[in-house]
Amino acid sequence: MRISARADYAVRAAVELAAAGDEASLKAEAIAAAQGIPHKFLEGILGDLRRGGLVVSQRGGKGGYRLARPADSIAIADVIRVADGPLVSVRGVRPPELSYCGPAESLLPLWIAVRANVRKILGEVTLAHVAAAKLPDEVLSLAEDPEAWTNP
Amino acid sequence: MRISARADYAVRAAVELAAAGDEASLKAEAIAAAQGIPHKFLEGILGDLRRGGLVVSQRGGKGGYRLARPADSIAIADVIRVADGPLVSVRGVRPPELSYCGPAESLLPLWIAVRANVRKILGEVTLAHVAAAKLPDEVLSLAEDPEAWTNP
DNA sequence: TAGTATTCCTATCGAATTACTAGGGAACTG
DNA sequence: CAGTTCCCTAGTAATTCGATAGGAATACTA
Repeated sequence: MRISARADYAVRAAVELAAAGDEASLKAEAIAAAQGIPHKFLEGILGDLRRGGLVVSQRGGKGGYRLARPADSIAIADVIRVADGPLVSVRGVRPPELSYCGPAESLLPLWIAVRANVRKILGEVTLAHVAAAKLPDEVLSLAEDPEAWTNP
Repeated sequence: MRISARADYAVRAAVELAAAGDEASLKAEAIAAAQGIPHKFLEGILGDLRRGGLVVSQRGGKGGYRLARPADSIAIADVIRVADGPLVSVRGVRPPELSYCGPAESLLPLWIAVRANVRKILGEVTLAHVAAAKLPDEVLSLAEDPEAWTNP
């Protein structure tokens, strides 16, 4: 269960924009330097965010990128979907489109349950939450369990 | 957030073995046909499960694969880890090994919370649960919500 | 108003990983 | 020994990650 580089970079760039304020604009190169992201790769990702309507861009000497909506109205899940496709997929297809046969039939509701649990977190947490380092209590209590940090 | 073909195939093969009974053995070709998995690809996956100690194999005319432990002692998470590496990874590395800087710092506890929520499901559900089509109540109640089946 | 610097935007290329295929060698059964 | 089955190595197509080069649009300056 893997979160791609695209998704991680997209979220970090969006958080950086959120931290700069809803009306400030940042240059791609500045975001890349602040977060250690390959800057030409980041430009492609920012293009996806623009086509997805999450950011607006401006060319020229005083150009850059800024959020298209307030940071507390953009969920992490929104950013991932625009930059990287479906939030959770099995073999590249969304869980409801899967078909299992024989004794594996119960895998379908299992993946649905996993997706629901992921959505519950990534659909609730917004860019504003992360940028202000104030995650919702429900999420914090999950992350505070020491067992959640052990490796396997 | 993507579940690879390896992981999906590995779980389906293990479930098929669980459904056959703890002491019965199945041939790779039979599992491949039952689940529609490319059989040479499946052989590589079964090799990983064997090296990981989850199944035992036998060559020759009456050979095949069978589970190395009772089906109710093998969690779905165990199968995925052996066949496909860490249960959840960001850019190929496990969440505790990530390092974020600046306003993105709260992403680390966020991924930890996501992983904890995924573990809670895949670490609790066993091959026996899936093979018998009797998922734990906690999981079923997540999957029964009609909203969990809608697409974005 | 012309020129220049800055920035976004597109297209292409190589390395690495994923998904899958092919063929032959090793071990077990009857 | 002969037939079956697992087991190992190598090789191919597609995707992802990341780098590079140049073109198009905008803003500042003289």
